[in-house]
Amino acid sequence: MTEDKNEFEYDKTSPESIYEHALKLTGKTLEEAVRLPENVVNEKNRGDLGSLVEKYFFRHQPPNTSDPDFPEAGLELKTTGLVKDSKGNYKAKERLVLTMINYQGIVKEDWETSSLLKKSRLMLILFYLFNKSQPVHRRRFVLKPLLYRISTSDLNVIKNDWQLIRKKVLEGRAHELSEGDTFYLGACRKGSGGPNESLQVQPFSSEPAKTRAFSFKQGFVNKLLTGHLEGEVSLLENSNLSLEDATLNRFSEYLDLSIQEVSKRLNYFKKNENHKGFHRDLANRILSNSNQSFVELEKAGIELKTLRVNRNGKPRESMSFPAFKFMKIINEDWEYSSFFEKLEKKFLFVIFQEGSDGVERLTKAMYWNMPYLDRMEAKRVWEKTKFQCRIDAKKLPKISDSPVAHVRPKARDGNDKELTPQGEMQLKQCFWLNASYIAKVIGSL
DNA sequence: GCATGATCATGC
DNA sequence: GCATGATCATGC
Repeated sequence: MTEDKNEFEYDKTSPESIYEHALKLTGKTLEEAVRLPENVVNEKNRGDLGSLVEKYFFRHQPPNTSDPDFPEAGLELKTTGLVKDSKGNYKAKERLVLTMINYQGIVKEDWETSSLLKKSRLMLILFYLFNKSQPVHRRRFVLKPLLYRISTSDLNVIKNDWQLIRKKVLEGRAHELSEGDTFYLGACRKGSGGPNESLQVQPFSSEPAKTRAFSFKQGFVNKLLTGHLEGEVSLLENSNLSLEDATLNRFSEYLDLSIQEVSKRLNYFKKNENHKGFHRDLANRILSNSNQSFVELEKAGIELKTLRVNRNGKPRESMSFPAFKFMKIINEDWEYSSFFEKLEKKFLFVIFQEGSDGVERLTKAMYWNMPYLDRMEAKRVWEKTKFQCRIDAKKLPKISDSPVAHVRPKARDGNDKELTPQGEMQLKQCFWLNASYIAKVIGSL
């Protein structure tokens, strides 16, 4: 913990110099890298590591404006938490919040001069290992910092996302914003929820809107991380196509081909008669020519779903989601539930339909995200489920109880059970989107 | 034909 | 071993 004067000298106008300085944090905690005042050391600081790093490691006071933290270098400093997955690999703990969305301001901006672009064009991202029980100054910067300039292809996606968010505000629909609206750039909730929820006025509607911030979605941060760790290869790197066009284009070559023809073209065949993931495997292979999902889809947190549709236009099955735990859901809030998280995502539906000749063909690939009112209906079903779990977990919402969603078993076998609040073991259950609802969504009826 | 209950196949 | 996406089986 030496405090050599020279050690803290760097050029605030030069991104490279700031980066070089940040390198000295690698492998250390803030507490190990600089001498912190007693009051900071003793605090159980759970809050803002970024501010502490700026103040004590960079000895820098960021401007209190919409400019980036280092205005002359045009560089924004970010710290973000990592956790380890089951295999011990690092992944982003959460989305990376960039800057608040100013509903009054954004409608007057255009992309090129937007405060978001000004702030996030060039970023220095410091990754630390998250540990709930440690105060932030004892969390370790386990990787080298990432000096990140948004690539052209990513920039196109982000620009489209930004414009979509702006458009909603222009339409007086800021209260309907959802993270699922967009691919890389999310409009995430910010500030308190619940009864003291923080709300904002919006310019083109009297409806109060939730306070939101621009953020890089978790999936996108993960891909930055992966790229940082091993060097990324992107299919969009030299393309101006939007993400949607790029993925849909891949499907266009296969549209109206029979399953057998698709299978033959991909040189990938059904493993056996009961190969349940076959359609999904085909879709993944169309996207990537391997069984890895298309890198941009992961970045955007897109939910790939394959649908098989009867000759009369009805999906053969309702759409299942991960199982929930009876004991957990009774204490959860809708906006923190996994069903909510899923429904906020953008979906890519890959649709196989049986023709009047009895042949199943790949007929359509489409993006979708769930409309606001339908999400409210899903919320109702979820709340009902939570309520029922508390009093009688045997009586959960059926398909006839809602046009949108229902609850049904989802288990490995008859022994795959979970404890209910009534003290009984009951077959695991999950939420489903009704087949009839999906039919409407994909316009097959 | 559909609701409901139950389970399968795969990949990690 | 288990979560996940997907499908099967039955009965009305």
